Amino acid sequence: MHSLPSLNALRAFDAVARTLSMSAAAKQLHVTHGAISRQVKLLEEQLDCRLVERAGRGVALTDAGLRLARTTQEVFDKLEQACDQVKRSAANAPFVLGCSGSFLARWFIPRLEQLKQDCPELELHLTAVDESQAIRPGVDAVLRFAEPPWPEDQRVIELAPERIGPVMRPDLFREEAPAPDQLLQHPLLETLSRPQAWPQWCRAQGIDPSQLRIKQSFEHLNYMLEGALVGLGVAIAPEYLVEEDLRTGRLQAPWGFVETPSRLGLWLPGQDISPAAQLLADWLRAALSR
Amino acid sequence: MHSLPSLNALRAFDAVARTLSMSAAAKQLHVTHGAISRQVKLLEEQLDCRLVERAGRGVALTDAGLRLARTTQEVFDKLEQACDQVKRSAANAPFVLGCSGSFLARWFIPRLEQLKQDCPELELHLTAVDESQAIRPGVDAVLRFAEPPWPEDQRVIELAPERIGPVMRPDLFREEAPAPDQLLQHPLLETLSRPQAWPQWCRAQGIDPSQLRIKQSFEHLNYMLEGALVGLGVAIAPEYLVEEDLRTGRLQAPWGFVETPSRLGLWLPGQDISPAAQLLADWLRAALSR
DNA sequence: TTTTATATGTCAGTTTTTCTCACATGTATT
DNA sequence: AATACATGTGAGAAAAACTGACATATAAAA
Repeated sequence: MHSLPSLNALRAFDAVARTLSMSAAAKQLHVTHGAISRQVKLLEEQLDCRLVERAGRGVALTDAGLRLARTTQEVFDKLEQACDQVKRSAANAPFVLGCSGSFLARWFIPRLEQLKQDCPELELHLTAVDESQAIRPGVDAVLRFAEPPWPEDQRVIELAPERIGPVMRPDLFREEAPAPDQLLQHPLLETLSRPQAWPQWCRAQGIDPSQLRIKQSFEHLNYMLEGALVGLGVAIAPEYLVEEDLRTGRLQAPWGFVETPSRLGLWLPGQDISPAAQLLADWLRAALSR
Repeated sequence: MHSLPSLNALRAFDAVARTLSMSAAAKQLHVTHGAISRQVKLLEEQLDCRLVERAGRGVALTDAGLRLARTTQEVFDKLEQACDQVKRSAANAPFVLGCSGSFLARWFIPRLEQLKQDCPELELHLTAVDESQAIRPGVDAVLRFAEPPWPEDQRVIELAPERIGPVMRPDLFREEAPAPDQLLQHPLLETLSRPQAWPQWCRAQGIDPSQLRIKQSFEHLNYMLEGALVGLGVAIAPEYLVEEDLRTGRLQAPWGFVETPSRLGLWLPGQDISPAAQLLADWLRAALSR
């Protein structure tokens, strides 16, 4: 037989669990701390079990509270996501796509005009999101590189394999086809978010990764590429992000690119593919393979 | 900024989505149909979007409703599960373990005495559940055979690999080590739930699966084994389920058993492993490897 | 077609829940 | 000890949800 405790009480508890503070939870839910205190107590009575207890000036979760909180947080996040989605799609709101700042700047922005031409009916908003960040409410989809398997509770539309390779200023190597191990004599640049990039590439080329000497690590891919552009050394980057620089001759990639297990994918919050998401995915696939 | 619609309205909508009927939903939630109708309407206003529409005598979900319902159902199921868990563990309720009827009858029941001796403090209730069925509220864990990968939102404690092999009455083959292909001349028994069992075993033995001729299919493993016991033919069964019959000499397994990709696992509803679950898992692992 | 049974939609009034505000109490910092 | 900050609790007010009655819509039976 069905029997859930008061949902509002669960919501109050959830906010308390997130903030570990009744007053902070109260502020979040736009009520007074008294209301929260009462709701939590109510929930404890309904579950016949203490969930939070005072700990100094704030509160702490009990064992049972901790277990329950794991579920409530996941659950309320999903609910919020889903409601937001419904509300925004009903209001014919623009489709909000999140992607990393570097991808945004180096791949997407240069192709926005083309997108507008190809899909004039698609109202797209772009926003930079943290590389590994989950989909937030307010964002309809996220474009990111990652390795399968994909999480089961999200839909991931695979768009293209990731290909990485060393890139540098054209004046660094003058020859047509320099030997790969000439790299070792040059300063190498990497990003902190992908420490595996250089070793991965080396293994694909048959070079011992332990010979690598990294000269400098950058916080973001963008900074690393700027470094390569001013001649700091040799960067390792995904092909898509340097296409423009290669085309215009500002960078060269003498050894080409090798495929990695990573895939560029369009991550959707739920299982459903909205028409806008499908349209965008189709266009992205086409644009990426050009 | 956070903003969820009324949770009670969501709950009402969820019940409507499940039953596709306002009155049925009303009955489930112990309120009148008017209350449900109002709540759904309220939700539609808050999301600014129609979710259900009249369809003849009942109601049907709109596109948006369908999408939302997927989330609400998952979410409320999880919530109920979690609350149930907390409530029962607080009440020091017995640990309820579900497993298939055949495993229950042929493996677990014969070892209950042993379990009671080994873990006297573990209050265990057993209940037969459908092979592929999800964990219901009221059940703390389920014991089942399945192939990895495991779902991300559940904890699965792997206990042992599945090993299957042909079993039959001892009077069917008198020799010590009959050749495997002698099987083909005997009537073969299978279960509908594991049509892959015979082909799997054959491939492991180097026999062409297409030569197999299945004589009879049974609804449940138990029935098939009963069939083998009365001499209907050769059954293919997991080792654990026939251990007792082999020990007592009622069945023989001349070719032994081969490992399959399946694993016997203890499936828990959430991420957490309760003390009782850990105790049970440890005992199971030990008992299975005896 | 008319009738009947079954559903949903809506309203006014009532019940229940939840909230606020005020004050009490508990805990760390000064 | 005094102060600042946080939680606990009460009575009354505000908000939300529910009921019961009636209106309306649909499908099947007469």
